[in-house]
Formats: sequence, structure tokens, C-alpha cells
Amino acid sequence: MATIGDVARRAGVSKVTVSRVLNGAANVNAQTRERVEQAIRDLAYLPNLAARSLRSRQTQTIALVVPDITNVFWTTVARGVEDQAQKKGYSVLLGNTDENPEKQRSYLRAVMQQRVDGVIIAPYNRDSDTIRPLLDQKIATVLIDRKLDGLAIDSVRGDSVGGAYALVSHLIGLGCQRIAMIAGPRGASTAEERALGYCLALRQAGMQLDARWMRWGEYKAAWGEEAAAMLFAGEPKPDAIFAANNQIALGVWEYLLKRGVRVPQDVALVCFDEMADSARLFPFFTVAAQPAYAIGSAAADLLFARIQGGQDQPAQEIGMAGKLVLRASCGRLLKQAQADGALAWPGAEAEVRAIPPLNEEELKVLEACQRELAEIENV
Amino acid sequence: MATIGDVARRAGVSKVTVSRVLNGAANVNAQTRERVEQAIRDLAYLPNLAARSLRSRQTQTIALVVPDITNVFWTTVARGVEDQAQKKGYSVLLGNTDENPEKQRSYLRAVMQQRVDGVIIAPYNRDSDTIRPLLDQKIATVLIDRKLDGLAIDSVRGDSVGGAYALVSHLIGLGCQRIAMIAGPRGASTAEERALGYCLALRQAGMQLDARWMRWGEYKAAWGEEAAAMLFAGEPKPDAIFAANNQIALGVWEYLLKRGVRVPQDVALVCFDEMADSARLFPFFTVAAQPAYAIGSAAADLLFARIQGGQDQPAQEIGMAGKLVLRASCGRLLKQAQADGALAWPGAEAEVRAIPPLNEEELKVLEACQRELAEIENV
DNA sequence: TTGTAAGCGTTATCAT
DNA sequence: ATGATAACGCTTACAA
Repeated sequence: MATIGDVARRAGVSKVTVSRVLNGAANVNAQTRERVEQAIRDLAYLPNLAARSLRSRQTQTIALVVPDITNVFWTTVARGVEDQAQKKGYSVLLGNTDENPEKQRSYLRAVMQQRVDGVIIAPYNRDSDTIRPLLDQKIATVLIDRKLDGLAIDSVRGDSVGGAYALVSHLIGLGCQRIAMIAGPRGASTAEERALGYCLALRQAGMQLDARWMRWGEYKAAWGEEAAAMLFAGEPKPDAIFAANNQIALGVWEYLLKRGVRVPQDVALVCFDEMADSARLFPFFTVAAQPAYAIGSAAADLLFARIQGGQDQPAQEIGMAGKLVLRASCGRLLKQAQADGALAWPGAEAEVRAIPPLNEEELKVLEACQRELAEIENV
Repeated sequence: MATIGDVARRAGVSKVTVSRVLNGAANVNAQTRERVEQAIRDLAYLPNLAARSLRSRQTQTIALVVPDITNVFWTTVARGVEDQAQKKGYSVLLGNTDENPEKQRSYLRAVMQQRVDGVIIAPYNRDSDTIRPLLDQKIATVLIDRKLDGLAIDSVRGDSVGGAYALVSHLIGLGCQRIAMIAGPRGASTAEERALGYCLALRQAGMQLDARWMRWGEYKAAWGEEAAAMLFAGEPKPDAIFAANNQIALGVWEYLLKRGVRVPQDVALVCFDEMADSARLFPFFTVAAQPAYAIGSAAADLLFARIQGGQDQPAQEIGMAGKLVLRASCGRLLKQAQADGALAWPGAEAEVRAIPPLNEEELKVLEACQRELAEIENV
């Protein structure tokens, strides 16, 4: 494969001049540039990025570290990142952590060896030590979706508190009395914030937070199934379930299917995150949908700004509100669906609104809720 | 950041010795090795991959080039590739082409500059020129999902002919008379093979291939919607639609929803590829499901074998059969669903079987079908 | 506007 | 078992 030296020889110039043409430097004679470009075409020359990186200390590569690319939320985020990166001429290195500390560590090692210019990461918990190596090496880093404790660092997040609050308030408005929450992992900021939103909504409605209806676990379908089984083992049974993410909801659904429990006739089911193409296909889940693509591209933008801007400027934390998408899973819309006599009916997604921000009063109870939540352990 | 020289100095050895420890060479004294390892830990040393690549001509990185990571099929493939790569200590560079020649070209340029050790690619059409640059540079390449004309090259594919044949035969068995096919792009091998399977199944049943019921287009939802509109504009209307992939099916569904056409009462709808989590969630589509994860990990295995084995050994073409997953979208199972009186019912996915291979007689009509298909153009 | 020389951090080669 | 030296292909610094 041709090197810069080959091109230089063919064009009758020095390597430096070729390098200048390659990098679009202004101080190159037009004719010289033309000769060099011709030589580049003739030899089908492609610069060796390893050599370039070694010298320039830039790899034109960023890494995206997510829990599981198989989850729609993350694939959409990834698409947002990738599109933005492509525009800027960067490549994207992809890694799945499966919410596993060991995998995350090993993956971070790999990207540090690659000397990527920056990392976009959804850390598996809120312990800032897990990304310490990145900070130590001053690698530009953007947190996505989740927070880290006591670290001012660029980040892009959805509105977990607000989304959960809106979902649970909606259930309460429908008359649900025993609203269970199947939560994510303690330690993940989104999991804690969604629990908080749940708690706030109950308080706001004058309902008690009941430890029986609150289960901490993982963002995985298997946990949703297990937790649903626990919730339906005793009496009374819940009349609504709030799943902390889409994976959990899928597991719950699986359990309900097996047991012949009908949604929404027997129990309402709502969740955080959108449900793949099911938005179009299966309009039964009421969800708090996050703007995943926008979150991904915003994170990429932030990262590129940081890469160019350096460590000086202050950290930016971007919050992106989502939408509460009301569908048949809560009883109301189902009637309409049945009236239309088919599984296919128009307008099932009609009612869509932005998540309302918490008001001052709501914010006041926040601290109390946090205290309450802190005491709940799974039985 | 520490370099190999720093480590060498601290351990009191030469850089070469450190390099030997790093690469697990046998000829290093145990005590020396221990000292070096200690120094590595002390300095939190991480080798610079750019430098290593420059010298060793290996990047420990592979590229995965797919149409759209947002499509479940491809995210599952990606996951298969990534898991396998991680095991072997490779990183994965991800790129979306959107079935766009220009994007594919630009992406291939990028990975060649990166000097990746290998590429797994789903080429946007069957013209082998599109990946010529890879072959010219002798970059290990594995084709995934699609064929290229006249090129013996490692590849992993599902069974497009067999899957399409099984789907259409199923529709015929249900009594469908006017089975439309909304096909993918002419030029993509899977699109052509699925059309062939459609054609074979019709012939086998003594039905005529009718140009009105056959539309070439793209693997995109927008095309599904457009084609459905064309099909439903005239008379008679189709009583079944075979969508050539999941994206197309989503578009068709969108159209039917808007128009109030019910599935499966008014028209049957089946497609190639599984439907995201909808398999669990929305058991109405009968699909020919490909083993996407296995396809991805098989492709990665093949690639690593090629990277290590070199160009000598003959190309391997792996075919992976899928499953025909029967669901309610074809009328039969819907009755059972309705009898259960709910959207949630068990057993909707019960009937699952492997795609049967074509028999000799079927293979004989293949050529005739190909001729017929060649003459169909969209009206 | 162009060129010379040095150096990025590692591994290959050859020598001891 | 270990080391000295050169080389990978490029960009930076400086000079002309």
C-alpha cells in the first residue's frame, strides 16, 4: 500500500508538502497541489491513520459504551452518535457492557489503548471511580443517560424523575390503587430517579409509599419476569405496574402472558422508554418515551466541542425532556380499540404530550421521598 | 501517559524486554517478567495501539458495515459480532450505510485508513466492484447476509429462497388467491432470492406469477407504505401481502392502519425477518425469522479464521437456515386469540418449524422463475 | 511556498 | 535471556 513517500516521489515534492495537501493547509501552490492530488489518485493512496495518530496524538475515533446495543433505546442513541460522528469525520468504536462492571472495565482499557479522542459512556452505576481512568488520562468524556456522584462532567440525560412522575400520575388519574413499581438497579442514577418520580406522584396524590409495591432489581427482562411473579404471588395483587424500563416491561409482559393475566383488563402496565417498532405495531403500552436519537447526537456534539475546546471550559449538563405517550395499556384507549372491532385502528397514539416539569410543591416533598425510598429493601 | 520506555527504565530492562512481556513471549526470565509487570502496574501503563499497529501492521480492530443499526436484525447481528470480537480481544468499528452507495464508499475509505484487520459487510448491491478496494488491499473480508456476483469470498447468509418459499406456501395453504409481494431492491441478492422463493411457491401451487402483484423497491418502511398504496389503489385488491423484510412490513402496516384495513381479517400480512420485541409483544406477524445473532458470530469467527489463516485457504460460504414462525397475521391463529378473549394469550407462538429445503422438483422450476422475474418491472 | 530533520511509541531484526 | 538499532508512516518545528 502506497505511503506518503511514494506520493511525494511521484509528485516530485517532499513528504511535508503532501502532508500539507492532505491536511488542507493554505500555503501550498495551486499547481503543486494539483500535482500532488493527481499522484494521490494515481496511487490510490490512503493515509495510514495509525502513523498519523502516533505523531499527531489524535485518532479521529470516539468510543460509545452502552449497556446493550440490542435495546431499542441504545440502538437509537447509537445511531444519533454515529450520524454525528460521520459528519465530523470520526469513527465510532462500539462496546456493550451488559451492566457488568468487569466488562465495562475491560472495555475502557481497550478504548484507552486505542487512544480514542473521546468516550461517550452510560456508566453501570453512580460510582465515579468506574470512569476514573478516563479522567486521569484526561480523555474527553461525556456521560449519557446516567449521572455520576460528585463529578461535574459533560452529560446528556432524559428526564427520569419527570417521566416517572407523569406515568404514575396518569395511573392514579385512571383510578389505580395498588401501583407497583419494578425498579432498576440501586446505584444507577436513572433507576433511583424513576423511583423518586414514582414516590413523588404517590405523595402528591396523598397515597402512601408501600414497600410491598416497590422492588429494586436490574434493567433486564428476566428481572421483570421474576418481580412480576413476586408481586402476583401474594394478596392483594397490584392493579397497575410501572416498569422502570422497556426490558423490564417485556419480562413483566412475558409473565402475564404465561399466567393469563390480561393487560389492561386485569392490570395496567406502563414503562419508561419506548417499545421498538411496537410504537406503530402494538399500541398498547403507555410509555415515557425519551428522545433517544437526539440524546445520542447531543452527546456527540458535546463530545466534539470538548475535544476541540479542551479541559478549560465548564462542564455542561444537558437535560432532554421526553414525551408521555398514552396508549391502551391503561384501559381507556382499549375501549376505543375494541369498538373499532379490530387490532388495527387509527388514532391509538393520538394523545401525546410533553412531560410536565415538577412544580415547587412537588420539589419540596422530594427530600422526604428520598428518605422513604432509602429504607425500602426487597423482601 | 507512560510509554514503554518509562516502564523499561523503572524495571531496569530494555524496551524490547518489556515488549516481550507485553506480548507473552516465552523467552523471558521469570523474575525479570515479574519486575516488568510490577513496573507496568506502578505506572498504570497501557500500550499505545497506534504505535503498535504502525510497527506490527495489525490493529486488533475489525469493522462492521451494515445498512442500519436501528433495524433489529442488524442490531442482533452486531451483538453477535461484538461478543465474538471481545472474546478475541478485537474492537469493533461500526458504520451504517443506509443502503446508500456513497455512504458505503465513504465508510470503506474510513476503515481502510484505519487499516482494520478485517471487515464484515452487507454490501448494498451485488456488484462486486463496491468492495473491490478491500480486495485490492488484501483486507480480510466477510460478506454477511448478501451475495456478490462472481466472487468466491467468505460469507454467511440466511436462507432467503427457502424462507420466502415457506412463507408464501403457507399463505397459499390458507387459501390466499392474490398474494402480493413487496420486494426489496433489484440488485440486492436477498431481495432477488426472496422474490425467487415467492415465485417458486406460486409455481409449485400451479398459480401464475402476475406482474401486478410484484413490486421492486427498497428495504425501507417508506417503500412499504408507498407500495401498499399502489396495491390497494386498483381492483382487485390483494388478499395477502408478503413484505420482503421487517421494515417494509412496518410501512405496510402503517398504511393499513391509516386506511382502516384490518390484519388479518381483510388482508394477510407476512414478512421476512423477525419483528423486534414484537415477537413477544405483538404476536400477529407470521415471519421467516433468521438466526441473526448466530449469523453475526459466525461471520466474526470466519473473519478471525481468515485473518489468522491468510489468503491461501479456499473461501467458505455458510448458510444458516431460519425458522418460520406462525402467528395470527394469517387468520388461523387469530380465532384462537379471539376465543381467549384478550390480547394476551398463551401459545400464540407455539407452531414453529424449520424452513424446509427445496426439493429437486422445486429446483427445476427455479430457472424458469428467474426468467419470469427478470421481465417484471414496476408499472 | 517549500524542504530538512527529528521524533511519536512500538516491534522486527540481528547480535550478544 | 537480553539488548542495540532501525524502521513503521506520518506530522511538527524550524529553516530557507
